Amino acid sequence: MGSNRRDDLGAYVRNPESFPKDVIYQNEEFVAIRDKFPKSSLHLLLLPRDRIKMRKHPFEAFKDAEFLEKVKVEAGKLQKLAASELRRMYGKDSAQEKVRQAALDAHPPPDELPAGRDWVKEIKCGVHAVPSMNDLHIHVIAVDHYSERMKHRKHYNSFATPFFVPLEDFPLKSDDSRWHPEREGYLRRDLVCWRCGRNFGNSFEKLKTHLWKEFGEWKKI
Amino acid sequence: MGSNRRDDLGAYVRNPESFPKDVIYQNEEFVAIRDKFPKSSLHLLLLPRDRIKMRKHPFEAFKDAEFLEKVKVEAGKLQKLAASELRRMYGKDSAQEKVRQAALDAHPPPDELPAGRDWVKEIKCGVHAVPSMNDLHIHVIAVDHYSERMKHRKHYNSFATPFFVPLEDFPLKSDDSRWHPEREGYLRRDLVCWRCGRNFGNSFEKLKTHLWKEFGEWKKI
DNA sequence: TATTCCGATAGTGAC
DNA sequence: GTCACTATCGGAATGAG
Ligand SMILES: Nc1ncnc2c1ncn2[C@@H]1O[C@H](COP(=O)(O)O)[C@@H](O)[C@H]1O
Ligand SMILES: Nc1ncnc2c1ncn2[C@@H]1O[C@H](COP(=O)(O)O)[C@@H](O)[C@H]1O
Ligand SMILES: [Zn+2]
Ligand SMILES: [Zn+2]
Repeated sequence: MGSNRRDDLGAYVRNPESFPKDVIYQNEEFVAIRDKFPKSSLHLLLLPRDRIKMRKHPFEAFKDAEFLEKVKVEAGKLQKLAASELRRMYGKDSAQEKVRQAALDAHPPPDELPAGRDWVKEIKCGVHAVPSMNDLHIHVIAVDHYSERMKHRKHYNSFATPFFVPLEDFPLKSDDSRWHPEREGYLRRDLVCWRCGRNFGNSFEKLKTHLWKEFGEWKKI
Repeated sequence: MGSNRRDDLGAYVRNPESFPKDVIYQNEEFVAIRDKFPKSSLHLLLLPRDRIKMRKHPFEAFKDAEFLEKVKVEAGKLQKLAASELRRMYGKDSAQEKVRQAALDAHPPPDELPAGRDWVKEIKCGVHAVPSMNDLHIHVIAVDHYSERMKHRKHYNSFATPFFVPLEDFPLKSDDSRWHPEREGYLRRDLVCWRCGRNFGNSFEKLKTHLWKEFGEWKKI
């Protein structure tokens, strides 16, 4: 009966104060944490605390429209928080941020302040069509996939194919092919760069090297 | 432009006396040797010595009916010789041979002596649809595929699929699919036990373990 | 052809 | 499609004078 790692996320929900380094915030309905094995340079998880819902498959849990709406709202908040963190991390490298900073530093500053980079766009929120961890969790993750912990094809394709289902796509229509992800073989697909579309076939290490280069350019936008 | 290993069989033909351990016999037209990397417990090669023919692809060389006939005759001789060797190797394990031996030892011996095992049936003669070694050679090989040198799928499938073309199938008809072996993907096929037909998919090591068991039973027939 | 190197793939066990 | 460990599988390069 197995207590194995697949149930480890439950501990954050039951006992968030035991993980001060990992828990970003908590409230009555959610706990937000840092993913322990991040698949991008920033990777957070939103964990609903409802005892019933948290043991359901996300597709099942999100059939409850009211619950789905609460999750979307909370994920939106966490996404903004994550965007702020991206700004702190990469703002100094970003061309768009430099333009804004230059305007701020100008004497006198211009009437219209450039907006700076929209980091929210660089973060995706969603679930895996077949989660491996048993407790309901929503990924809030930067698009870069620049991480040493991203170690194989399934790691990558679980975020880079329709296997990753964005929160905004819920509720799924009844004919959506993502209801039957195994048939679709999403995780077996060729490895394709999320940024330039280059196809790396089965060559994970080559993709990873390439993603390192893409990361260097992406943070500088 | 190369002198590489693919030409190594030529040395046996040009200079058979240099390989006394490997050469089984020689005459004006052929040299018979032991395969240096045997893919069965007994694996011989018949090498035609004709300077022109020996540099041709077997399908091309065998278009010459007279030559083909000579090869068939010589291969038949070598096959019988190999059968004798199999009898020496496994006769003591063979049930059919034991019956014959018991009859021989009886007092008085019966009028009809049991034939003993037909070892010729356990030896196949033929060529690979796409040989890797450049000098013409005909495999004379026991069916067992019990050998440490059989190390990967292509080794096995080159003898266990239509990639192996028995001598008796020549001349090939013009519509024979073996004229175009690449298209057929013979070497990529699932691994299937020659004896019981069990399918091992891509699991070469599991097949090999199984072949060890089959060998133990096969020699006892 | 064989050998070697490296990387991709597949199965397992985890309390 | 948890991670971590192992064994196996698979392609690519090599080679010679
Ligand atoms: N103990 C853990 N603490 C935090 N995150 C984890 C832990 N174990 C696994 N994860 C993450 O949980 C996520 C599960 O993803 P999935 O079940 O495929 O939707 C992965 O991103 C893992 O990196
Ligand atoms: N130097 C060698 N001496 C004897 N046999 C060899 C040598 N090199 C390779 N072989 C065998 O030659 C055969 C070539 O098979 P193929 O070219 O695929 O028909 C294989 O069975 C090898 O084991
Ligand atoms: Zn790219
Ligand atoms: Zn079998």
